[in-house]
Amino acid sequence: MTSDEEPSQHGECIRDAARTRAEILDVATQEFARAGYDGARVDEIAARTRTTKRMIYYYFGGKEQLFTAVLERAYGVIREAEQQLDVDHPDPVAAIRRLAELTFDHHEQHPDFIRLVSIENIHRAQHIAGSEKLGKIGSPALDVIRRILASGQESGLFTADVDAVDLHAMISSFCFFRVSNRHTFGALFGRDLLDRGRRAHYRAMLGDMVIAYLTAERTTD
Amino acid sequence: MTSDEEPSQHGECIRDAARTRAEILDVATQEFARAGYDGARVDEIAARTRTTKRMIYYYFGGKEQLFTAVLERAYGVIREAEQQLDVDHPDPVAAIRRLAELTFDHHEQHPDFIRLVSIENIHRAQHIAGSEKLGKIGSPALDVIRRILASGQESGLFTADVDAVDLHAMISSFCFFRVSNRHTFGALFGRDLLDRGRRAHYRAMLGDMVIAYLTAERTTD
Amino acid sequence: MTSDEEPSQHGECIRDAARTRAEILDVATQEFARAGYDGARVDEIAARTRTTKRMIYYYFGGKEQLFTAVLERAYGVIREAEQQLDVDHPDPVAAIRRLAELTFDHHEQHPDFIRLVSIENIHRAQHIAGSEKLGKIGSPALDVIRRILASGQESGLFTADVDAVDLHAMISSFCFFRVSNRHTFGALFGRDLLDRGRRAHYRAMLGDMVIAYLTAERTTD
Amino acid sequence: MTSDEEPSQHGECIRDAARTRAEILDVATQEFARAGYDGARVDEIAARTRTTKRMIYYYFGGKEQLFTAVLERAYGVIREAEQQLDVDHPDPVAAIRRLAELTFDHHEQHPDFIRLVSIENIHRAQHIAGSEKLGKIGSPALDVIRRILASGQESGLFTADVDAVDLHAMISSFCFFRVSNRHTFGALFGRDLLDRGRRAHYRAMLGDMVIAYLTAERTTD
DNA sequence: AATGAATGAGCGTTCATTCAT
DNA sequence: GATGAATGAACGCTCATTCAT
Repeated sequence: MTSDEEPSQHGECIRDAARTRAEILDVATQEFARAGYDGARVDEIAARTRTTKRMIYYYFGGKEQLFTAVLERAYGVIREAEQQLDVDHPDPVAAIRRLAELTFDHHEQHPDFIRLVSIENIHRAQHIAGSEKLGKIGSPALDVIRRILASGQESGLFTADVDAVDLHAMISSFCFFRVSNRHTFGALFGRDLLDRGRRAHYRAMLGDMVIAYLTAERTTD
Repeated sequence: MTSDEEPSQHGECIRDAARTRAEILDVATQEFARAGYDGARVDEIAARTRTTKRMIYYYFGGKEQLFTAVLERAYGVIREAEQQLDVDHPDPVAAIRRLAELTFDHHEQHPDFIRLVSIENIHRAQHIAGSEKLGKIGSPALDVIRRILASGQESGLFTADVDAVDLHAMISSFCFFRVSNRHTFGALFGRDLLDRGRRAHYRAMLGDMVIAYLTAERTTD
Repeated sequence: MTSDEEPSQHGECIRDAARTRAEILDVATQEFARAGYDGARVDEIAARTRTTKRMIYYYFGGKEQLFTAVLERAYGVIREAEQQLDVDHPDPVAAIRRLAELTFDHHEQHPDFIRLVSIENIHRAQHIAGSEKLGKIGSPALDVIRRILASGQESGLFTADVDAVDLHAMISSFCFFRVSNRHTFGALFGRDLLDRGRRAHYRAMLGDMVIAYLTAERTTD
Repeated sequence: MTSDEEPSQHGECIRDAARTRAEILDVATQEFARAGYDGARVDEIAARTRTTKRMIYYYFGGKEQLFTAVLERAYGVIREAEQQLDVDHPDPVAAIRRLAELTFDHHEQHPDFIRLVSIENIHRAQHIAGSEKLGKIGSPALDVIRRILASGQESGLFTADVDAVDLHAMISSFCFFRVSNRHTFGALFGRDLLDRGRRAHYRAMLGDMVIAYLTAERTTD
């Protein structure tokens, strides 16, 4: 009865609770990413889960809180991945290119996360604002940029006046736009920004852009 | 009945019809931009109009078609503005910087349009895909980029291998991200990308980035 | 087509609308009186109607407004009946006894109205407070009391210091209590206050009480 | 385990059980009186208690039984108070006035009890009917009335044909109505029956009414 | 005796849409 | 061409209760 195959009912329940919670979050992530906050249906999320709609309210409290939980977990996963960032390189130029490339890869690999962030922006980041967890989640990627930037500026390889947050915005904007605006861009200009054949091209383009910017002589003041 | 006080029913109607259509589109644009496609309420749009909900269905057919019409008009306005783009300058470097700056200004001035495009991307550009008008709307801005780029490459000022659509993506991504992701970026990094005090800084940063990229010696491939 | 048997579709609709509204009010009155505000079910009301639940919201807006409408109509019916009060009698004593008896009959004949008033008191008269109609509905019965009282006091038959509103409260309290507290009184004291056999007795008792009070010499000051 | 710090588990439990039961009843009384039977929330009752919702079911069985228990205790308290009634007076007239006044005071002091009784009447006294305790709770007040009435009738001060239960109904109806219908009466006639300034007036009015009735010469039948 | 976790059933309400002239 | 009246379907949510120890 308490063997490995049949663990104590109680243990089962606890493990099941965590598993059920995770399952709901998985399905909810997909559903919110698929249809947006208002387009997502609590019924649909429940239907694709082994539990009932009632359980969603039991575990999360409501649709709004469920979306916040989805966002919290998604950002958590992203930040965890960022913590694995390994861009150590003696040359700041090589290091920053590597960081840009990893950011590029990362966005490409998480289109649903990009969608969730777009959706959250449509809702003016109200869920992030209302979440304690997300307020203090920080950004390991930003720390990495800070380090490389300091090193490059110290050695005189990079122009001195660049700020880490701004550089992060610059890198992110390209990576984010490529995924988030893929559909309208494709429909309007007939070019799929996520086409596999152009992947290396855009990856290099991003690196070139960032390095050119960081190493260029400024003509403006 | 056809006196001055009571103009021809027909003429009135036609003029009224156009005005009513425009009024519905105005309100619908605000409402869709405010709340997203699914978050927008046909009732709310009707309530803020001098007509009834029934008229929305009479003129546009349904919520989906109304959103498409909103998108069509919004893109039309944007393209019209692009047609006014005046970046003529003998120096391609100055011209491209000017284009980037005007694009920057343009995004900043039309946050609702940015929201509509984000919303349309959440819906995988299905309304653009289903619209005849939007399929062939083209992009005057792209033509301008093409011209400047050709001039700059011919004169050897710009590196040869840059494509106009890609450069447009690069410029747009920064301008778009700054507006579209303002809320999450602000909530997460504590920096308002639309802060008036940092406006000139970001505007210059974009120009610097584009020019640095276009004029840099390539170290890769 | 516009004959008496088959009136114009439009006319039908309008008449139907009024009839449907009235039907909903009828059923809702029964259901609210049966189960109280919170115990009543919108679904149940709809089920016992020839229309759907949706129509209740279309016509009334919500459960709360429906209850208010039920109350408004119920009070309207009561006040209309009060307007028919015919207690004209040269003798104020006979007149006041007659008024008390009619009030007695009236309460007995409208147990559902008594229940609705009890329910509204449980809810602290919030629906009456929120209703414009009910605020200025007045009370013809009170006017009648006022008239008789003045006549009786003028002629010296009634003690001078009695107020119409207070006398109305005195008469109402007995009539109301007999119906509203029938169940607990019956369960606790084993006496059914609405027993047909005791009806005349209680009717006379009320009249005796009121007249005794009005004609007694006051020993207290 | 049975030390002073940790008293016998059993003793503790029993004492706690009684205390917990009483606490639940306190809160439930408030909640039922506040919102009615259907309006009351088991969750809300539990939340305002030091125990859990589960305990309510453990101790009482369900919402219905809890309401019955609330009613039983409320009537018990009332009957206990009635047992303290001290209206001994050689003069039956003074005694009955005193009884009326104490009944008046009593109703005024227990508005929540009045509400519970109103609520129970809305539910047709089904909980009283289903309770063994409440079936045989009796009414000390009634006994007092019986005694005074007999004395008054014997001495010829009171008219002979009055029944104790009826007189109790007469007194109660005025006292009960004043509290139970305070809200609708106030909203409709603009007079607060519980206004402190009119308290003495109504208290005297009740006594006058009862005595006038009991001492009047009957003109009917 | 005591309890935390779970839940089926049904709640009041709202949505985009169409009917019928 | 124009419209007020109506509506089916589904929405997010909450209720009193029980399961399983």
